[in-house]
Amino acid sequence: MPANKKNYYITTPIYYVNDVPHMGHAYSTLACDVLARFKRLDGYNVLFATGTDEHGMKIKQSAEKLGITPQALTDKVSQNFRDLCGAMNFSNDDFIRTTEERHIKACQHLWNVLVERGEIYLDKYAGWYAVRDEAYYSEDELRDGPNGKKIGPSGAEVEWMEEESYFFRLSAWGDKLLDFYAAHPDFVMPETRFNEVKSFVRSGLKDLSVSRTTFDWGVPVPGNEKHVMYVWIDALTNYLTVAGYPNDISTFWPADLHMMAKDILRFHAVYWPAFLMAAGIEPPKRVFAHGWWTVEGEKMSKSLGNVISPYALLEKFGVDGTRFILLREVPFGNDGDFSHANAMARINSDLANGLGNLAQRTLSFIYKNCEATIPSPSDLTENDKALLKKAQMDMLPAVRAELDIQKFNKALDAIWDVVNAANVYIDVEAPWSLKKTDTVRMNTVLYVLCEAIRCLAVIIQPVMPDSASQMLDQLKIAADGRGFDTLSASHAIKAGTVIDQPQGVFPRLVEEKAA
RNA sequence: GGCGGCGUAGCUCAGUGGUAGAGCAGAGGAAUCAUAAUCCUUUGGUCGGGGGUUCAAAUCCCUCCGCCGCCA
Repeated sequence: MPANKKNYYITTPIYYVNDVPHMGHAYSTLACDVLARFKRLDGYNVLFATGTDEHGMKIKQSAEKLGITPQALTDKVSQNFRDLCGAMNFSNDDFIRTTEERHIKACQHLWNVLVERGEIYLDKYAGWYAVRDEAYYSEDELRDGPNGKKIGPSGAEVEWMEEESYFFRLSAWGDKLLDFYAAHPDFVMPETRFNEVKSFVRSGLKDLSVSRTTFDWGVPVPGNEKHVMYVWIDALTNYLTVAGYPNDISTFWPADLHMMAKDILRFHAVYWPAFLMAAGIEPPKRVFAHGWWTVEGEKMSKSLGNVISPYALLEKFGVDGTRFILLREVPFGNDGDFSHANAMARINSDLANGLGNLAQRTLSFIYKNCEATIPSPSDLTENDKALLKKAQMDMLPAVRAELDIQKFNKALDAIWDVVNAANVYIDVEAPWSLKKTDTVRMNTVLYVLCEAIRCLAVIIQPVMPDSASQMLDQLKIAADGRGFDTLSASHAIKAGTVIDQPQGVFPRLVEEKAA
């Protein structure tokens, strides 16, 4: 790796393998993929990791029910998540599984460091436990049952349980966390989530149980094999494992961005930086908690039967269409509602009618009227220069600024400003009229349009890699000349380039007839 | 119960003291290169209700209603 290259490390959560991949998994990873692709094109050395969380009681029980080993189960289910990466065209550089040897080593090393520093101690975990729910409840959640026994909120009987457990001294880290938050005002985004995190920490932290003796499908605690690590240390440490821990991690650590849905924010924004600071490791630069999707105005749930599989979206909208609609409209961080009608409208309006038609009307005109050759420009008018400036100079900084704060919808707004400007330009300049009156001017207009389309195709690569590639192929742009460094006049498209008969890149979607 | 957020055009949202905005949808027109796509113009809002501060409030304060989040 060249020493002068900037590094960028971005992660998805590791997904629990007791589930099939759904739209939410695809969404988290997609957001990371777009950022990873953007940074690569923008000259960064990128490490983009995703993976699966494969330990725990539930996996063990599921495997028993199926009569297979936990390892066999996780091998199978983990593959579903790797398949999704292929189907969604994700460009992850690594796929971490918590059952891998490298991860077990990393966890045990981190554990030992925490023990040496006095941050982990052995004690008893005691509380009211409901066997049926596999959960502990606090005193004030309990009701008195009919036979004198206590009953948890779910109605399950609880009993007093004491279990030996290792604890992490989280209670000692509250003030240091608050200091860290104050010093890093962008550590958690969106801001409203950061407020929740701070408020949670301010309310006081209790030490955290970090081991279990009730099951053995996990990372063994070094020196006390009765215990396996409980979820937090095991799962979160994957981010260090991928960076090379316990070997030198300085290339990619601290991570630039941990991406996740809002339900697991606390673990990433409170426990994780506490573990890291306790171990003498710098916390990540940012954790981002995105929202959830509803469907046609309703929460996704198995009982409603409205859970959307990513594969259903891919079938209807294609890979790039799916990637586009998930990021185009909803402010990232907010919950979003997915509606079929809205998705159709967006794809047809922005992709088919907007960008797709712009490319098609331009290239088709050149193919028919200019002997399929991108014509040479003559003197540029103010109007020409204005469009070129937008596409070559202004667009990238605007998009970069938005993506640096994970505003995907705003970044796409900035790109579509240029799409719209190009459609205004073609109508104002009207090359089809110039064909009869001034072919020199017509050639200039067509050239300027080709260059604008080139810039647009280059910059949509992170969001719609295949479609962008098709457009760039049609413009005969070499595969190694598509980085963001080419967004400048010095890399402008070459006049004289002979093109093939153009094909529409974004076909218009037609509503299927009601079945 | 405590803390926080939201409520603006039919829909999705921007707008934090100075003449209410954008995109989509609707209406009218232009153009005919293109995937019946594009471009221009335009209809549409007592800015959740009420009260207050101010020369001036979507914006600041109080209160009520509704929705949501975090915590207990």
